[in-house]
Amino acid sequence: MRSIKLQNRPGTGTYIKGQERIEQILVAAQGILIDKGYSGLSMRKIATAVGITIGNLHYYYPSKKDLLSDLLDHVIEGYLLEFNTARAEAGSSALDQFIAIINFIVDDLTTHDTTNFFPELWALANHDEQAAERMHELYRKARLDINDLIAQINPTLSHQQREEVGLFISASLEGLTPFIGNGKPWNSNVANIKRIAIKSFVDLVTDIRDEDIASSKSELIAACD
Amino acid sequence: MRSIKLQNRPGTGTYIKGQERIEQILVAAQGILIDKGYSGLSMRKIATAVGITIGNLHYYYPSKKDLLSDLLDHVIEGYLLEFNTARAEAGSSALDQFIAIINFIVDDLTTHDTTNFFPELWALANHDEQAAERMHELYRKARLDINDLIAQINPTLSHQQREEVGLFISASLEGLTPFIGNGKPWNSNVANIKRIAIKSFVDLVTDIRDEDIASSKSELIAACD
Amino acid sequence: MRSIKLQNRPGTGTYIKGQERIEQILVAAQGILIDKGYSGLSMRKIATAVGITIGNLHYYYPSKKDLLSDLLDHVIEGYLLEFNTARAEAGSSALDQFIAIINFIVDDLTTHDTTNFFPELWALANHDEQAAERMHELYRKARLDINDLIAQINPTLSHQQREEVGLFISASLEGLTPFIGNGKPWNSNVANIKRIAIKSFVDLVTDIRDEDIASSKSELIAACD
Amino acid sequence: MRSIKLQNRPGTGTYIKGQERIEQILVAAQGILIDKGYSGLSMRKIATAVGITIGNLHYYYPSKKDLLSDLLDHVIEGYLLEFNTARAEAGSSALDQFIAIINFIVDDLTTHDTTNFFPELWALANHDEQAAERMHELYRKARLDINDLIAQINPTLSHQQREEVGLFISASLEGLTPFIGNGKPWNSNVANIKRIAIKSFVDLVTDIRDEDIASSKSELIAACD
DNA sequence: AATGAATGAGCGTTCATTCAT
DNA sequence: TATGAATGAACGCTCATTCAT
Repeated sequence: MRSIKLQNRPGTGTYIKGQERIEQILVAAQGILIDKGYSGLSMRKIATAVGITIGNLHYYYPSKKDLLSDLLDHVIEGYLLEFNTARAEAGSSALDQFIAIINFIVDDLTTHDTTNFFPELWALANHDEQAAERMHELYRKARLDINDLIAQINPTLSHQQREEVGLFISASLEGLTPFIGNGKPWNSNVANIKRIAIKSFVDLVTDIRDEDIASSKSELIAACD
Repeated sequence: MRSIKLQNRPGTGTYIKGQERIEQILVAAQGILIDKGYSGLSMRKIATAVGITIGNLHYYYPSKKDLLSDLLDHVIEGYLLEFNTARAEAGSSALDQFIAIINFIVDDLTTHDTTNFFPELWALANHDEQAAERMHELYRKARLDINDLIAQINPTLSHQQREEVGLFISASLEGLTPFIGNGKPWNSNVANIKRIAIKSFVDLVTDIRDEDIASSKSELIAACD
Repeated sequence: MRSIKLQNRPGTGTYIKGQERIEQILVAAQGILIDKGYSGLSMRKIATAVGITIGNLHYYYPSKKDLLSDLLDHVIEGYLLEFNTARAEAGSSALDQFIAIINFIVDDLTTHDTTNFFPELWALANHDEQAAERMHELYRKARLDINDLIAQINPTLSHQQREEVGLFISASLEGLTPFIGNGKPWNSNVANIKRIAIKSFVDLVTDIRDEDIASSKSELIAACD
Repeated sequence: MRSIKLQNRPGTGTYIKGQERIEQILVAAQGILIDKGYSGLSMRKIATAVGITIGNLHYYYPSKKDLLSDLLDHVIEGYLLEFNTARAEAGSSALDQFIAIINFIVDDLTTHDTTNFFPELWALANHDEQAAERMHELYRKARLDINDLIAQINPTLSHQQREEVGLFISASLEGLTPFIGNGKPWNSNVANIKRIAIKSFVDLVTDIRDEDIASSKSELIAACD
């Protein structure tokens, strides 16, 4: 998990020094969020980590909410950048690229930063609308590639069906984080779990037919009443 | 998601009044944790919600850590109870029971409480050893049934392979929470996602062979150098 | 430093069990006062140390003040008992007994309990009238023997002069506590300091004449105006 | 007893306003410590006395320990300053200066502030390593002058003997505090006690010989076994 | 772009005390 | 005698935020 791109409050970050400060702030904030969790993330700790005063931190980010918003963007943008790089580097066949993406996601999710960042994001999304939006935007973008590849591998699926299969695969992979992630009990089984995931998802994408997903006729009729 | 069982500080909860207070405290704490997240959970808010003083709350739980520990046990025990009931009520064939468990998990995960509680638990487990232990103990118990059914459906799998497949299925289902859970963007697609999950997992459990998981021969040879 | 004698609230301590409880309470309280200082002495800690509830502790001592009062008596009585024993065991000549008392005081003041208890008492006496009374009563009793011996060694001294010399000697010895007491920097020099003290005090008591103390005539005349 | 010198947390006290605040804080803290004792000294009371919020007080002193540390330095530095001034103002002969110092110490110890501050320091030193270090450093510095004068008055004493005599005299004078100090029962006898002290210490310093302190030959022989 | 100073609310925790049982 | 339950105040400390400089 890496991160780039700098947003901030209008009027700040105009000079090079300001740009660097914002980068320092976001890196520090990300580190604290990952290490201590959201409940341990405070403006004070961020300022101390950067080596500036709280007053100065509030100059860049008038409120903690603003900082969090920027932090989320920062981390997410970095993640998407890596994600896209990963696909570009994969083989030329759709299936190879599909497998490459699964590999990338699992490898990434076992890094210390990703293992610790994403659960915070999921929890945050339950209580912070802003975080929820950022999170769903991230996954929507990440599924773009997956859905595209699914379409190539199995062209019989309708748009909705493809999207639902893509969501299932993406969500399933995310779900592995608290179990096979960095420092987790099943971390040493990552290689085998990855094989299971690839087999399972490749079979799913290859085999699935409309009838497997679509509501049965009787259900449809019932729904029409 | 429901919850029973009452632990507490030795010396408290001996009378009915105390037992009821502890129940009130845990219910209130659970509600706040679900509504506001861990960063919004404070002893003061819990006391206010129950209608007692902070001093009195600390009489039952000398520290927040103690309260959290009990809260986790309380919620988890309740969850496991429901889980076991669900399997007992399912059909007699192993495959039917397997499908019933998937159904139960997906249905449960779309309730307001589960959607909001578990991400907090995953995040907490990253920074609190106590929470991590409780969480993994919960999932270990929950996988007991799943693994047992996998063994019946596909007896060719070794112990380890069965456990890894069980973990993959369990984790995948959990991963759906932030996407199809209560109030989440894909919540209206639950029925279809559930069908995809069932088809995918049934196929996986039925089809999978040792060769799909075990390290390939070339990998083994490489590892021997 | 040891301690006996049990007082308490009227109505309590009537049975043997109650007497024992009071003894346990005072022993525990003394230990905490010595270990943690007065600022670390609380009803809760005492109750926990004894293994009873705070409610029960308040049955014996309705308020912390009551307990402290009893504690002071308890410790002081024990101290005086030892003090008297010490003199009784000393030789028969007045000078030998005088030296024996100095020896006893210095030896006692280097024990862990005395080193840690008395400074608490002196500090307490500055803010608690009750403690002040107890403290001065203790020293008044302790000086009784000293003054008596001074009178025997040097019969020329007037009553007041004898008392002032006795006070000076007693106070000087107490003053050694924070310097040569248990664990203090000069603790290893106790033997030499003791010799200095004995020489100094024996010379003082032997040599001193009225003129050394009494206000000069001019002062007396000035005071008469 | 007076006090000067200002330390504080790095980053604070840079402006005049901050410097004044720190002075106000230390003066208020000293006053409360003297009036109520250490058990009555709280950050809240200090903040209230100064007329600022607790948050602001913690801005200057992140922890109570930090404040206490600074307070001790503050008071001790002031004391040493006065002490040195006192000797400088005394007569030219060693004996005159020696007597002047005794006079100064006794006079100082009968002031309200000294009578109430030092017993707190002695008690504190028993439970707080930091306080112990500060206290012993103070007395070490205070004995420097005394030891120097003893050397001039009685050049026959070895280094160690001189130090032990100096310690005895210094400690003896301190010990008078709880008895002849401000508001104490023997306070009206200060003049006489002072004469006894001067006679006693002058005789001691003048007369004492190595043989009075050094372990007797028989003891040395016994120790060699 | 940055600092030092300040606020007011809230945090987890401990306190002495009361009281029904 | 003893317990369990409760109060209300105070404890040391951290928080996000503001603002003059």
